[in-house]
Amino acid sequence: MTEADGDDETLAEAFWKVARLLRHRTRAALAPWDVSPSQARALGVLARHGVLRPGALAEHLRIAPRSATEVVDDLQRRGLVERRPDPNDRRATLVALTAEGVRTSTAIRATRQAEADRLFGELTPGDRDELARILRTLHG
Amino acid sequence: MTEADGDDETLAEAFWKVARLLRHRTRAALAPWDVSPSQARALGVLARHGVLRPGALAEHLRIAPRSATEVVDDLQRRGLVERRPDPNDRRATLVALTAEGVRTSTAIRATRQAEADRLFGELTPGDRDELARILRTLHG
DNA sequence: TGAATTTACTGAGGTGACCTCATCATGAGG
DNA sequence: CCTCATGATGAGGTCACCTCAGTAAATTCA
Repeated sequence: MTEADGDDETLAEAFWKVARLLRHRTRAALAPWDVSPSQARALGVLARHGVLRPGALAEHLRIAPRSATEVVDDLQRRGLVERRPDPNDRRATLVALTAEGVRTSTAIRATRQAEADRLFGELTPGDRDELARILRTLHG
Repeated sequence: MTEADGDDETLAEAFWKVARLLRHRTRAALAPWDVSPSQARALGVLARHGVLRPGALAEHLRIAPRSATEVVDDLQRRGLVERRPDPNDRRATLVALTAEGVRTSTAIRATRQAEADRLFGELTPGDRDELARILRTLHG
C-alpha cells in the first residue's frame, strides 16, 4: 500500500508539501494586512455569522471562551471589531465587525481565494475536477 | 476559475478539510507517545541525519539555535536523546538519539505512515495514483 | 418573591514553543 | 598572542492558548 510504482515519495509527503506550499504563499500574501492567523480566523467567523457573543465566537474557533476575549481585545484595538451591550441580556456583550473590519475580512478572503486559484490554476481543468472529486471522497 | 460545475465547495476548502482530517487523526494516533509536535519533528530529523549539533538541528527544524537547545533539553529529560562533547571541537555539543529515542522515532514514523495509509487507503488504487500525480504537478 | 443556581464575561496568572540579546568558552587567522 | 568568529546557553520577552476565581445578571423554583 505504501508504494506501487517507481516513485519514492509517499502520498502523504506529497500532500503535505502542497499544503505547506499553499500555507506559505497565503501567509505571504496576507502580510500586508498584518493580522495574525488567529485574528484572521476570528474575522472570518464574524464575517460568516454576523454579530456574535464572545462565547459563541469561541465555539466557532474551538478555543476557550477566555481566549476569545483576548482575540476580541486585539481586534478591537485594531479597530476591526466593536463591542456593544446585548439588549436582550445585560450579562452579555456582542461583537460586531466595524466597516473597516468588513473591508479587511473581505480582502483577506479574496486574497486567500486568489492564492488558491493561483496554485490550483496550474492544473488543467480536468485535473482540477479530478482532484476535487478525490478530495471529496476522502473527507466524505 | 473558482467553480465551473454545480459544486459549492472550493478546491482549497476540500483540500484543507482533508489536511485537517489527516492532521487530527495522526495527532490522536501519536498521543500514546506523549511527545509534542516539535519534539516529534526533532526526533525525525535526528533519525534521518544521525548525530547533530544543536545548531545544525535548528537549521533542519528552521528555528533559532537557542530554541533547539530547549527542544534538546526536553528530549534529554525524557531520555530520548543524549548530549555528548564533540571530540573535534570543544565548543560544540553533539546530540544523539538514545536507544529509546530510536525506538520512539521509529514507532512515530510507522504510526504516521499507518494513518496516512488508512486515509488514502479509502481510495481506489487508480485514484491514489491520480492523486499522487496531481500533487506532484502542484509542488513540482 | 426571595434564595439558590446557572450563565456570560473577564482579571490574574500559567504554559509551550518560539524569539532576541548578552555571555562565555573555544577555535582560527594575521 | 591578540582579535575576531563560532557554538552553546542564560535571561528575559512574545504570542496564543489555557485554568481558576470573581462579578454581575438572568433564570429557576420552593
